[in-house]
Parts: sequence; C-alpha cells; structure tokens
Amino acid sequence: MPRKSEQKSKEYTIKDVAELAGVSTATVGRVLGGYGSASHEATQAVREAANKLHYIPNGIAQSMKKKTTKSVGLIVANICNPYFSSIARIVESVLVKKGYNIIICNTDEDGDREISYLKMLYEKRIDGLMIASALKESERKDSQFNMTYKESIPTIIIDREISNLKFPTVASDNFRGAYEATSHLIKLGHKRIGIIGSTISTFFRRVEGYRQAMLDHSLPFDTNLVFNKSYKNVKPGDVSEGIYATKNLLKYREYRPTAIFALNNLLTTGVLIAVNDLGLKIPDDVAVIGWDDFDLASLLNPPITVVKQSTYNIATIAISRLLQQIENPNTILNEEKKVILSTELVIRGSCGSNVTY
Amino acid sequence: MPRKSEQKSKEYTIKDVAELAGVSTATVGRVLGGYGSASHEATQAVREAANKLHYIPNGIAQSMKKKTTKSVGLIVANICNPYFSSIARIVESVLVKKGYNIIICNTDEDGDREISYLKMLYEKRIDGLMIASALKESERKDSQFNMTYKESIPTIIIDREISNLKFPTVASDNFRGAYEATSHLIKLGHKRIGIIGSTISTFFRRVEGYRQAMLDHSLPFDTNLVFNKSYKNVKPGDVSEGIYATKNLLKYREYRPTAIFALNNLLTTGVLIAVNDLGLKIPDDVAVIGWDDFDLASLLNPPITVVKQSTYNIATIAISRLLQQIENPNTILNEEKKVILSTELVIRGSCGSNVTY
DNA sequence: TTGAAAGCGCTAACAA
DNA sequence: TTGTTAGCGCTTTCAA
Repeated sequence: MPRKSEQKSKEYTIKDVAELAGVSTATVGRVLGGYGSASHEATQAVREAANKLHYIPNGIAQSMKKKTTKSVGLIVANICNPYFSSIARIVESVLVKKGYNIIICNTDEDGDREISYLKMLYEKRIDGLMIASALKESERKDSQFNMTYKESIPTIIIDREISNLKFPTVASDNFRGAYEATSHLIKLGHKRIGIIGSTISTFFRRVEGYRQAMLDHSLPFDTNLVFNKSYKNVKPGDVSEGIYATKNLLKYREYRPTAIFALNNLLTTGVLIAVNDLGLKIPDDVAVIGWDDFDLASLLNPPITVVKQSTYNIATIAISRLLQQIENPNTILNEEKKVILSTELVIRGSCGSNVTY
Repeated sequence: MPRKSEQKSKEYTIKDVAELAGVSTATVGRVLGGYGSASHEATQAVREAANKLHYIPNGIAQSMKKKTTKSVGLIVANICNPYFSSIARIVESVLVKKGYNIIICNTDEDGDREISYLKMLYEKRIDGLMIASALKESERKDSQFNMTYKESIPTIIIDREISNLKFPTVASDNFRGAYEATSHLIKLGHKRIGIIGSTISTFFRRVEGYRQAMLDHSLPFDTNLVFNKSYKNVKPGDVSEGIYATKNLLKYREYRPTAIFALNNLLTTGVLIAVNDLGLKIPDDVAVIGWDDFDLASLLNPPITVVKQSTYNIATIAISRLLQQIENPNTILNEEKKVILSTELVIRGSCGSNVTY
C-alpha cells in the first residue's frame, strides 16, 4: 500500500520552503513572518517556493515560540439562547479582525462543567477568557475559586456581580431591572408574582430586586413563587424547562400567581407555550414579563413586555476591555473594575393595562 | 519594579514538577499522561508536586509532539440564527465528551470571509472541520477550490449539495422541501409567490424546487419574485434583511405576491415584522411560509407554516461521521458520501385554508 | 542581509 | 521501572 502514503499530502515545513527557495529557514521566517529584513531576491524566491508548496505555517509551532495562541475562550450557559449567541457574534466579529479566534463552551450553568472547560482552555493556553456563565456564588468556595481561575490570564466576566472577584466585570443592573419589572406588575395590581430563573446564575441579584420590590410595596416574599430549581427530567437550556416551571407554578388554581416573570428568553418562550397549553389568556389570566428582548416579542398577541439589556454594549465593552488587557498586560483596570449597565423596561401588552380582582 | 515580575505567577513546566518530585521529566509525563508505567512511589510524588505547583500541562507543546490539537472548526453563516446555534450546541456537546473543543466562525455567507477563516483554521492545525456555510457554487472556481480546501484534513459539509465536492455531506432535501412548500401554496390558490433567500448559500437548490413546482403547475417562474441579493445598507444575518426584502417585494400593489416563502428563521422574522409594519394581514393579504421551525411559530397569530429540517439528525450524523474520520483516518466514507434528510412541511395557519380571487 | 543554532514544553524511542 | 535524549516547526539571538 505505498499508494496510501503517497496520497497523504505531506505537511510542508519552513524547511521545505527554505530548501526550495535556496535560503535558510531564518530567511523564510523573516519573509513570511514579516519581521527583520530580507533582500528583494530572497523575498521573491521564498514567496514563490511557499506558493508552489501551498505552504501553510504551523500555528502550533508559532504559539510555542511566541507564547501566544491568538485564541480566546468564551464560556456561556447555552449558545442557543439568543442573548449568548448575540454576545458570541459581536465578540467574534471584533476578535477576528485582530486575528483571534474564539472557542465556545456551553456550561448549561453547571459549575462542574465550567471547571472542566476552564481546565481545557488553560491547557490550550488561550490568550484571554470571557465568562458569561460563572460559578454560582453558592458553589464558589473561595479556596476552590482561587484554584480554578487563573489570575495570570486576562479574563473578563459578563453579567455576574461577584463581590470578591479579582476580574473586571461588565453586567446589567440585575437588581434594578428586576425591581422595575416587579414594581410595574405590582402597580398593575398584581400581588402574587411568580419568578422563574431555573438554574441561571444571575438569578440571585434579580430575585433580590424582585424581593425588594415586593417588600417595598408591603407584599410578602413567598418562596413558593420563586422557581429556581433544575429537574432531572428536564434538559436545562431548553424550552421544556420554562414549560415545566410554569405548569408547576400554575398548578394550584387558588394560590397561583397572576403574573410570571421569566428570567431569560428560553424561559419566556417556555412560559408562553405553557400558558397556551393550559388554555389561559395573557394578560387576563396571567401576565408575563420576560428578561431580554427578542425580535418576535412585539409580534406576539399580546406583545410581550420585557426587561431589555443592552446586549450590544455589554459585548462591546467586554471585548474591548479584554483586548486591552491582552495587548497591554500592564494595564490595570482597577479604577473601573465593574461596569454596570442599566436595563430598560419595554412595556408592551403582556401585563395588561389594569387588573381587577 | 521587581514586584511586578514576582506577581506574575510563573508558568510551571513538566521540568519543575520533575525537580520537585525528584524524578525525570519522562516519569512525570508517564504519570500525568497516563501512558507507560511508573512505580507507586513515583506516581505519588509526581501527583503531589503537580498539585503543589498547580501545574497545568501545556497543550500547545503536546500538540506539537502529538500532531493533534483536539480542536475542530465550525464554520457557520451566523451563530445568531437558531438553526446554526442548534447545530453548534449539539456538535459541541458531543465533541466535549471526547475532549475536543470547537472554534466558531461566522461568515455571513461571504466567500472571502470563509477563505480567510479556512486559512486561520488550517494554521491552527485543527483536527477536523465542519462547514455549514460553504462557498456558493457561483463563487467556486474549481481551481481555486482545490487550493482553499485541504483534503488532507477530515472535513464534513452540512447543508450544501455541491456536486464535485470531495468531502462527505449531510444535508436536507432542499429541492424537495421547497417543492412541497411551493406546491402547498399553489394548491391554496396562490399564483404569485415571492421567495426570499438573500445571500444564503443553499438558496439555489431551494429555488430550483420552487421553480419546478411553479412549472409543474403551469405557473410562470418570475425572477422578479426571487429575492436573493444582498444590499449594502443592510447587514446580512440580521432581521433587517428580511424586512427590506419583504418591503421590496410588496412595494407594487398590483403585482405583488400573495405569498412569501422565507428561506431561514431570521428572514421569516423579518417578513413577519415587515408585513406587520405594512399593516397587512396574514394570511388574507399575504401568506407566509418559513424555512426552519422555531419555538414561537405555533404561538404567533396566525401560527406560522414552516418547512422543518431535522436539525438534530443533521448535526448528530455530521459530527459522528466527522469523528469517525478523525479517529480513523483510513475509513473511506465513499459509499455513502452524501446523506440527504427529508424535510417536513408543518402546516399551521399562515397560509390560510383557501384563497379566493 | 544572511545563516547557524538554541530552545519553547512536551512525548516517546531507546537504553539502562 | 526509570532516565537520557532527540526531535516536533518555528522564532530569534548572535555572528558573520
């Protein structure tokens, strides 16, 4: 079977190019790498040889020497969530212009998964890391924390407000956003408001906002209305999660909430499907507010009221700060370590304009 | 400023671990790499040392030796399109179990972008490549083609039915899917049917299906109804594209189509927004069929009829075949090089049940 | 302007 | 069971 090995086109190296061009490997490197200087003649010969062999430089070997891989990791909960895919898209488009590429990791908000991704990415020697789905505070023992995250590599956290974190952060004002949404519902007459966060890790700040709004309006904070568990029979990061949660929340007719606040797009969709399945009407039987705007929100009947994050700004600020750290490791971003962006309550029809009892 | 350099935690190497453990680097490799054999004592010492130093193996150096990077590239048009994000998600979840990670590239269906991504990925020495957004046939001169794609690396094409392609393919039956959708509209009485494909590269086969359906029903194939251009003022991969196309198609009252067939999710959303903006009613003023199902399709008013692809199957088959090629390079997948999956027409309300003139 | 050669951190063949 | 050592393909210092 000599055929086999002949078929397999050899990977040409800088050495092959050097030989063919009749120069040294150093010269090839200078020409192709664009550093140092080479005579016009040499330059020509090298280019020609490289073309002839369809030479593709070995980026691994380059990384080895230069100690930079031109790749950054992006850890998200689930790329199917429009919020994360938008972030990924924006981030990737600015990165690619600078020659970086992006490695995507989906954690489903699972701490163990995050840790193993981290390990993988650190082994890959990524130049930078963006985490949009960090360990939940509950899972994060400080000792463990310091062992899993490497401070020596440029890192930025999106959408997590973790106090003792050494990394810069850019996030929405989760507390305020939830506070406003909840207050809106309360003003409309709602007293029992369900909140569905499933396992999402920004859950806590948002629930705090919800809780504060309830308390400020002399309404009880009832943990039965707070849905933040994950269930074995339900895939996280799937609409079924929201459906399941909603059906649970609406199970008991007399105690059931008159409004539901869903903490991400996928959950919102799940809520809408469940409410529809149950034959209930929005907003008369149950009002709905979603977190994150989506293209079809205004086309639904009724249009869905949402807390809108400035996804574009979040992504843009995050990536520019990350690149700054990568390109200039001495920059200390201490002063403005944490950037918090305000959210906007987009009022559409899904909460009704008044509620009577 | 010696402070600075002290701060920066040194990257420990296998050599440091070896020293601390009092063994050779080879032994460290054997213990940590899990190959060869080492005494219990040595194993203990090495593990201890590695832990103490928080040693993280350098994957770059490993790749250098082993000639495998454990990463695969995924080229899509736009990760914000639910079709592509689902594919990415499924593919990533099977890859991660095998220790691979995934590098995502968004081309916006731009051939030049694809070529430069290809170059980047080949330099990175990816172990495998999955292309869900290949060069359009029109752009692909054979000579150029053979220079841009490397046959020596395992590659699989998703959703492209390119004839003389040397790579295995898994795709939906684009022709048949479009034929059925179009026929459905025709049976409902539509004679002027607009089709919006923008720049998407599977466009051609689908338009052929559309065309054939028209001809088979003795209806003219009018290129004015075929919208497949991209416009400077419109970002591809954004809802605005579909909005723009729809408004163009519906501009001239008397000649305007009574039905619109949108060739991906983002375009469908754009169509819905545009139709709504124009104050038209679906299905009475204009019927709509979308390509790709979506969670909210059945919740809209009216629910949207779609051509549903088996995304899960496409992704699963594609990645398993790719892994097969990666793990066993001698496997020739010739016999069943091309897998074509059938689509399903999911009839909901957006085409009405009858149309009168 | 050029080339020789060291070395990045690891694996693995070989010898002990 | 272990250690020595030769590379992997490149960049880059140092001399020429």
